[in-house]
Amino acid sequence: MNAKKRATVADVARLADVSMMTVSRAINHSPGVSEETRARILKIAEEVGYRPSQIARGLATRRTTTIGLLVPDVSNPFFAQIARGAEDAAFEQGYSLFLINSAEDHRREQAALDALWQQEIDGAILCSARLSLDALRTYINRFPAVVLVNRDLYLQVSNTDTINVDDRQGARLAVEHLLEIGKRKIAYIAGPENSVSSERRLQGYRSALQMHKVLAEPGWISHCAPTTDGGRAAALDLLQHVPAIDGIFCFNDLTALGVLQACREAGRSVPSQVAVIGADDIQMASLITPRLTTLRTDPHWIGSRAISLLVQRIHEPTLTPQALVVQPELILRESA
Amino acid sequence: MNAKKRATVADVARLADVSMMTVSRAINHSPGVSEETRARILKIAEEVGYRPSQIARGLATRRTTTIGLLVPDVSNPFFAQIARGAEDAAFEQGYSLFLINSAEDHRREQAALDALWQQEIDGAILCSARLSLDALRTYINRFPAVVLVNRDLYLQVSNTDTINVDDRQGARLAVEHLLEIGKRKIAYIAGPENSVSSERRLQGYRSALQMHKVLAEPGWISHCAPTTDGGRAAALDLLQHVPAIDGIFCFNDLTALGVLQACREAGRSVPSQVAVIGADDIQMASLITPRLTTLRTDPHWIGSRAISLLVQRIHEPTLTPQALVVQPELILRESA
DNA sequence: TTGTACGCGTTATCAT
DNA sequence: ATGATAACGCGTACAA
Repeated sequence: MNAKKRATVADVARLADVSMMTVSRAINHSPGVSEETRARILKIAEEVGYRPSQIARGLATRRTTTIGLLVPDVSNPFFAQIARGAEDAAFEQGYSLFLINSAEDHRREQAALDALWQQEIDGAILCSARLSLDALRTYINRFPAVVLVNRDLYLQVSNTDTINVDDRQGARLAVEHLLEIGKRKIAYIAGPENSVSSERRLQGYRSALQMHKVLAEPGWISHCAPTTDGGRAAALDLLQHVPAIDGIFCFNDLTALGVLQACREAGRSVPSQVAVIGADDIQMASLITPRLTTLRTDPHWIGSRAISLLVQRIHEPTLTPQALVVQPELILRESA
Repeated sequence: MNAKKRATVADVARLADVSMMTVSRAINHSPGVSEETRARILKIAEEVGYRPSQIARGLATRRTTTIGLLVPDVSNPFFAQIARGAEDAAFEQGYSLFLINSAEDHRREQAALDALWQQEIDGAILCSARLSLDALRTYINRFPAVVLVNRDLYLQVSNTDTINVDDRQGARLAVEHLLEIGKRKIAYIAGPENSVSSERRLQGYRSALQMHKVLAEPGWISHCAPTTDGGRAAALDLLQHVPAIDGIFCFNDLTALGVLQACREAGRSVPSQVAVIGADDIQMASLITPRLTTLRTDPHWIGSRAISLLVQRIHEPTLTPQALVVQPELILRESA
């Protein structure tokens, strides 16, 4: 009873008394079949519950209608939204999505990309890839089409579009706001060491301080895991060693939440003593007390747009590569 | 330059001057190859960067090393954690994960399951499936192995394990706590109409009230989308039409956050005027003010356990079906 | 409009 | 221990 066999083209062909090719044409709505035989075949296919095997089809056509999505961590709301946006769009276009978490780990990221390669995906969306430029290029060349999110190649690659948040400008906006409200000892809790976004924001942070003739001290910058706990630990440490800190710009909202927690524990009131700004504008940002001032980007849009870029390129590989840049918007709330 | 062809067994076989079968055996660490030829073959395979095509392998073996994960919405932190747990475990076991969002929509859920079927997945994890029992059974029979999360079949199916949160007991705990702290007009904001979890919690809610001789009025129960906005709207409505409400048990933490928002807007203090309890214990629950009292379950564990059940069954289909039940724990914080 | 032969990359089966 | 051949289910190329 558990021995259910799938119906195949051969089965349908036999039942409809035509060749397998006619069935194939009918199923794929290819020309060269009379409307009446097509209708008859589709009816029979329906009756026996026939569905083409994507595996067999993939082997024959070298296209699998699958797309790989690599994110550092789906349980980060920002990437969860990207995943949702991507899956929505992929589903609509008839693609299935492989989800992979790099877990901020080079080796796992690499192994995961190998796995996607073996699955012969039609394209990949790589978010905040941590691989070295060389390794990344190697992998990119293995995929028919790629969209890079928050990562640059510094060189146009024929099969690769990019979507980048303008982190530098975002950081500038955030730090300038902190300066405008009178803060001067402004720290940057920078997230993971090897993050491209983190590095870009560092540049924006530095340039904003420089413009306002504020001398940034090395002790103001501290790296941490891109999580609430990471932010909390980093802030606790920071507030202890550099008690004069009066403003903190954070790698993302998750770390900012940890920073708020740390401020509470250290008895610093926000924003009067220490102003805090996050990044991403995850839902939590507007629900927490104090409501978090942050840089907004629209991750659902990014995911969905990434898919449409990818699908376009899959169907038309010669399109000129796009480099989309998304401007973050500073959302003023209570924390700064 | 973009015409990179994958190396195949045939390529490796030619270079190693052996047959394709020997290569296959070497790659798969199957017996029947001398250690020295195996080493030679693996070395050559490494050099030419050979990776077996899962597509071709899938066609030959009828196993794809892929697993489908269906969730209502990955951007819900509870399911994001399940996804993370599942992907972690799947990766470790050498499986790739298809992610699908049902978006609370029957038709999309069905279409998505069809897609997974066409991809010939080795197994599926179905979370909070909304399909009718009949439809669900049909789909389950198409997959080699299934794990159902938060859904019952009321009948043991040979290829299906289940993991269920004891929602009834959870609701009882929550409502009893509300009664203990003196609340009497206790509402249930119940989430989606057709949710199995919602229905089970309703039973627990009713039984707790009954035990304490409290007569639940129909107006105390209200359905809504399982989101913050849904919870907010439902609570606003509830507080207006039944102003006497002094306790609210919520479908999940997201709706509870909305309820807290509504209380603020309606000028009701929490918990003194209205006590609020959520469910899931997402991270936000402990970060919001007031910190949310909620029912904790461990979604990462659920996802990871689901994979291990599935993989076991894939390798050993005759194992007797498991029905895991997870007891939620009431976490007392500030909101109730 | 319809059909035949072959190949996609791999493994299973049955040799040797 | 190793190899030859067929098969998995489908689409492409060409033929009728």
